[in-house]
Amino acid sequence: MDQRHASALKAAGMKATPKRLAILEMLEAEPGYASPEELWKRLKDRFDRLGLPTVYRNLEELSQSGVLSKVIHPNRQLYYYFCSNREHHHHFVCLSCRKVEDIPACGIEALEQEVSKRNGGKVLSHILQLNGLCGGCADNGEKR
Amino acid sequence: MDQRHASALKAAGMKATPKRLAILEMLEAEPGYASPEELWKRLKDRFDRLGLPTVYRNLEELSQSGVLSKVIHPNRQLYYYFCSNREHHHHFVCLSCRKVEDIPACGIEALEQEVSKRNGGKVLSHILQLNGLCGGCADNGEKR
DNA sequence: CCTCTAAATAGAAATGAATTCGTTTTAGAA
DNA sequence: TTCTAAAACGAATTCATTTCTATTTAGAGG
Repeated sequence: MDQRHASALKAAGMKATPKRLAILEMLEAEPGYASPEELWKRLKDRFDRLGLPTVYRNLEELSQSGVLSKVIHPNRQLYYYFCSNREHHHHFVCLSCRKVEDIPACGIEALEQEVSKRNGGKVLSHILQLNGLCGGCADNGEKR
Repeated sequence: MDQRHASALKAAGMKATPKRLAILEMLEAEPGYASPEELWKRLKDRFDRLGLPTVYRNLEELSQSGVLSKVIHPNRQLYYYFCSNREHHHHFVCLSCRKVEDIPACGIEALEQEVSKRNGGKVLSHILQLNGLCGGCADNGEKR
């Protein structure tokens, strides 16, 4: 059992169940983002019983807790990835091979302040994501 | 018939059908973003026959052409809004009353260049959206 | 003003990702 | 070890969105 993941779960106020640990392990080993169904298909071998709803539920809870991140994908399906960078930052996601690269936080926090001040509203969250093709995929024009 | 919208459609290489014009009119009159089904329900009165798929199809085509914009909503349903600002910019969307406010473009273009240069990939698009509560909604704590 | 054709629409049916729900199992505190 | 709230099961369901084939129509070119 991976103590790092168990601690992360405990810190998030979640029980460290074998299935949650397996989800985290699998996603950490993943080079990019993955869909709930893909993860489920692979994890099924390791448990005699594992429901797809369990995978959905845990991925969502884990992303709520900040242990995982969610991709905003043009096809509007759910994808998650494991990102160990605990600083506030953003991502460049490859639409072809699914690789995820960190982008250091730019001036969004300042922008939030600005918007709040000027319009009187309250910014609850922001989305900043660059979509494209990573170096490798851009070269050989691959698409999936 | 609204000549502005007819021209916009022509410029986008799309036929100026009555239904497309009605969709644009209705969305322009809207104070915020709206869902395909909401628009359909209201537009049905003005046409003896109007299919929901037609509304979906047109909203998607219009947003592809840049005539309309799409909201990235946490509930993952589709919402569109009419934005006459033709400059490149971003939005603050209220999750409560659905108002949309413009945000002048920040340094994202520079960030795209940076990412391309450093990682060798190609940025095809970016998402920047601030989610929150507008002035009015933040005040009275309304939610919907 | 007609004609004609590619584009647009109808509308029923299908899709399928995501979720619900009542029951059973289990992690972990006491 | 006991006990309970949390987690998981999994079949069934939901419902927003899309597909498909037949029909209609906008608008270019006579």
